[in-house]
Amino acid sequence: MTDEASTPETEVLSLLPSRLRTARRDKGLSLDAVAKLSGVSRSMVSQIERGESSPTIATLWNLTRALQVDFAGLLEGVDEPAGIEVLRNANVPLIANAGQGCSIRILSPPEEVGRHEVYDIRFQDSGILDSAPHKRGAREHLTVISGNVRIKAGDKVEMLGPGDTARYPVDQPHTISAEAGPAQVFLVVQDA
Amino acid sequence: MTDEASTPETEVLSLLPSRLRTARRDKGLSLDAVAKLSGVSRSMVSQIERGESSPTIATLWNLTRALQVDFAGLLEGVDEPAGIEVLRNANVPLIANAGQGCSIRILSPPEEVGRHEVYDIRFQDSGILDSAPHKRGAREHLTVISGNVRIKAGDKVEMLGPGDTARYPVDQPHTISAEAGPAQVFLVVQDA
DNA sequence: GAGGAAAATCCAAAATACCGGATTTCTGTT
DNA sequence: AACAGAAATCCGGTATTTTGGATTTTCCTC
Repeated sequence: MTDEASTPETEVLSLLPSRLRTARRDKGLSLDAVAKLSGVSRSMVSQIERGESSPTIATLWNLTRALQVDFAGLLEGVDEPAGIEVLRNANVPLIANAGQGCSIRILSPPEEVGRHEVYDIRFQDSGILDSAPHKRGAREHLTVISGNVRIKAGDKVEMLGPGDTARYPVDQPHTISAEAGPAQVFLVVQDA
Repeated sequence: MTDEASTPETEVLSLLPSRLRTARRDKGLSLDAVAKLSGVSRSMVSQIERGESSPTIATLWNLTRALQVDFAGLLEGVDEPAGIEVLRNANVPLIANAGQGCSIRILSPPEEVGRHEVYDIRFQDSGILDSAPHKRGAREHLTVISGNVRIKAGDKVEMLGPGDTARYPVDQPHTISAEAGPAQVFLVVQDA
């Protein structure tokens, strides 16, 4: 798959992989199960769900049959929820065991994975979060709420204090760490 | 493209080619023009429109942008018109200069081209309509309204009188002609 | 009908989707 | 921790899509 620039127009396409994966998981099906149901191989289903290959409409059609999702609807843009969506503090999903001395709160809905992910990250003193490279074109937008933070992206390093914001490409290894005392940051990951 | 049997489920897919071609022609665009607009090669557009290849969704997406058609809508089944559709006699599109001594009235809507075309054909005495082979699997269903008609499909020949009906494959050259005096026939072309 | 320009199709090379088995990752159990 | 079983990813080879240019067809104009 040629890695197309993600202009606003192509956003529907880049949304498709996560939608398929979500649909499958919601039904509690394994890749293997879907493969048998649809006649599409495990590997293909996996690649498609990871956005590593652009299926032919014939293949996609077979998948929609197996997953019992609406073909037309799959390609439609997200319909913004009508009213105000509220995610209460107490209900925020939490990743406790990422990195060392840090906990990650997931603020964006599963549908948005891969497009626009929002996290609230809390570091203990000297807490550190190491991340593997995401796919080319992905960027992170980070704002410090409190504390002092050190950002390392590739071979570049920056120090940030409260209120500071950094944006950087993450198609390379990158690290966020609290420097003197605990810290809290807001992180937006684009096009991961 | 693996030639999938056209079970009811796959019919949406087989509808896509003609829809694309119709959309392009309605805009008065050439293959070349669409190619330049969409970034998809002439050849590909041609193959897709003829149903000879199953495009990837990326390719199809680019085409829909160029043709300004709704991606989602393209794959949806035809929604049967709500009430009763009436096509008045006076408004029936006419092909006057096909064959010799015959005129063709087109009774089916443009959307249906390639699936299910209906014609009312009038022959003068000794009128004749010669047709090139359609694609494999295509069949014609012909009923004689009045007069006497001679059908030739490949190397088979049949004579039909008023009320007679013939069905025959048309993936081969075929000819319809009026034998003694004028004639009128009803013709349904399937999967052309 | 002959000639010429535009449009559609054909063709061989390149890129990419697709498959099935091997490998790795994940998850829960002793 | 180590293991077992399941699930997902990786990796070859094959089939299909995709492309750019050559060829054929269509359709005007003279």
